[in-house]
Amino acid sequence: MNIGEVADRSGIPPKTIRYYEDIGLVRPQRSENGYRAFLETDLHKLAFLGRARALGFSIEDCRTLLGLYEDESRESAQVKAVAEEHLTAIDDKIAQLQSMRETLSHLVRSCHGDDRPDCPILSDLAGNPGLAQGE
Amino acid sequence: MNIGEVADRSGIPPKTIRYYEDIGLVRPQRSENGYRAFLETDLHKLAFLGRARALGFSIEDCRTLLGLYEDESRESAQVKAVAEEHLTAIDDKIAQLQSMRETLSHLVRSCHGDDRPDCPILSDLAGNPGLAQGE
DNA sequence: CCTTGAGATTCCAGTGACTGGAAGCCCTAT
DNA sequence: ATAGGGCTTCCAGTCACTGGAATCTCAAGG
Repeated sequence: MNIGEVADRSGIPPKTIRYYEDIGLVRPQRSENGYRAFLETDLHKLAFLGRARALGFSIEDCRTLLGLYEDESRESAQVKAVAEEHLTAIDDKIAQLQSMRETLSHLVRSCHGDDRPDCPILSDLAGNPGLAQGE
Repeated sequence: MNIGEVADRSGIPPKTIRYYEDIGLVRPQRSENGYRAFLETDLHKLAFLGRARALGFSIEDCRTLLGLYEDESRESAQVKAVAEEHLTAIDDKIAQLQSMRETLSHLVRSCHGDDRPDCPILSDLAGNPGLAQGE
């Protein structure tokens, strides 16, 4: 299988597949003409990577998970630990974004948004807090 | 004012302040000894940048906002437009993270996490969906 | 006057995870 | 023979810093 077909079937762009090879996540063989020759197992790995990345796992987490996947003597606790840590990181990020969202939406609501220059958003950024409506 | 004092008072590290000068966000004067000489207005700008960055605005958004802040003839609608666009981007990101969180937390809950190798998290990543408990 | 240490300077490189582009080889079809 | 599409490599850019090295400046102490 050439890289194009693997890209189509895995949903991962050729560029990214080459990058994954660069960093050692997949190791396709080579044909005589120098083209990468992917086996079904490579395709499988790439699809695995695609799903793991879609869940937001870092490349290093993906490397770990792939290693565990291929390790018959793994303990599911190891997998769970990686996943739980990532889940915590996601929760932290959501909380941070929601806090931003909160502040920002207050500011947006308090700005009349017309042709006049005065603007509570800029006032807040300039260090005059709490001038938004209702506060 | 030297960079150290500005860093302390604005909460922005010296490295970052130098970087902001590199990309033209601040333009401090120079003393005879070659040190950057910050005025109160520079400090003010940096504090503005710090707050805007804390709300997640990109550097380019910050540049725009700073420009509007200094433009007496701005229309608040311009500021509001930038903020609303950013708010939408934040909402999108939150939604994406929550979707990940949803899937991942299901998977984590369904993994017993002991010393046995079988693991629904890996099964799912390997392309066998919906084997998590309750599905 | 000399030294020491803190703080300032510049420049280069690395982060994460790709992505774009250029130059050139390979293969098939016409 | 040529045209095209796909493949190869390598270099550079993204975003917003951050770390580190080598060097310079300044104030204080011996």
